[in-house]
Amino acid sequence: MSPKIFLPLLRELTASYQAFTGYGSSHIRTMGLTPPQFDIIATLGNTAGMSFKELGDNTLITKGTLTGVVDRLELKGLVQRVSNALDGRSQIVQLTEAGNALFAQSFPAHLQHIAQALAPVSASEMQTLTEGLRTLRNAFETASMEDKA
Amino acid sequence: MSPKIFLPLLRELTASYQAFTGYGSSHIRTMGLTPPQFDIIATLGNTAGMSFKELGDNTLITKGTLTGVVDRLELKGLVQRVSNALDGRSQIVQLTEAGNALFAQSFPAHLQHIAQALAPVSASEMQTLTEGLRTLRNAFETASMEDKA
DNA sequence: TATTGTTATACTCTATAACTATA
DNA sequence: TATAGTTATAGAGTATAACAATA
Repeated sequence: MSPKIFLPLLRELTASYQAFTGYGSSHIRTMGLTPPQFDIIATLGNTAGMSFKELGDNTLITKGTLTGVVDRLELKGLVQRVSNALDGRSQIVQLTEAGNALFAQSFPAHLQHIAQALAPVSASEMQTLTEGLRTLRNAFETASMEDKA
Repeated sequence: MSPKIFLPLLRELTASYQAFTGYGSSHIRTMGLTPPQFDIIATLGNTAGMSFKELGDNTLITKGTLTGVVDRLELKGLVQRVSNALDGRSQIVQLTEAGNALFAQSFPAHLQHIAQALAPVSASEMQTLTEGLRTLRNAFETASMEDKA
């Protein structure tokens, strides 16, 4: 496989991801959150909470970092730790009432903000793109596993 | 545009970008560089150097941060600052001999590492994907400009 | 012994704004 | 006045490893 073909792909992958996060993050900061913090709020929204382990798996934030991010969200009163009855080692992180209110108010607004940007892109184009990205992700994930093995 | 269609797209965009950076960054760290540092080395490779302004535009690192990143690369002896004869305010950043050697050795190796991961993906699939990503990026960039205006 | 989450260390990046020197 | 780069500040994320409690 020639770099002449995959370099433009990787450049576009990076550029479009950065365009997306750049567009989204200025909106996120108006809520007083950092992108990783919003990521956690969005992940916990509409759930009964989850352990640090699950939260880390869903957000790709490693456990050492996650403790700090959750600490800061707890200081803001948006999440709380409750002990896990099923496993004494484990803590469940869940949204507080204030966290739920923020989620309920900000998440739809965030989706609306994104929908506005994506209005010019057709649904079928998006579906094709989603499938292509899935193929790409699988290729990298498979190769990562082989690297470690 | 319904979130039911674009949420999976954004999830895949994020996941595939993270799969790519995760795959690449472990390789980058074996060279003793951070991803932003490698980004700069790769950007300066095969050029006669460029100003902080141009370097920032090409890497999306803001100027305040860029000073620090370049400082650390300069400490490692990989880049150097030279004054710009055409503009007394401006500094040119260019690879040193050691930086060029690192680039010449690491960049092809990095491409090779990526080519290996992408072997299962066909060239035509990549081209389709590249075009779709370009459409997506344009949508976000256009919307960002409208936000600011 | 393995796993969950915390703590500690040391570094790196980030946003932001004030500052200097040139233009 | 505007621009290029530096400096300063304060905060946040990162990798990594050692640790306590529990499984």
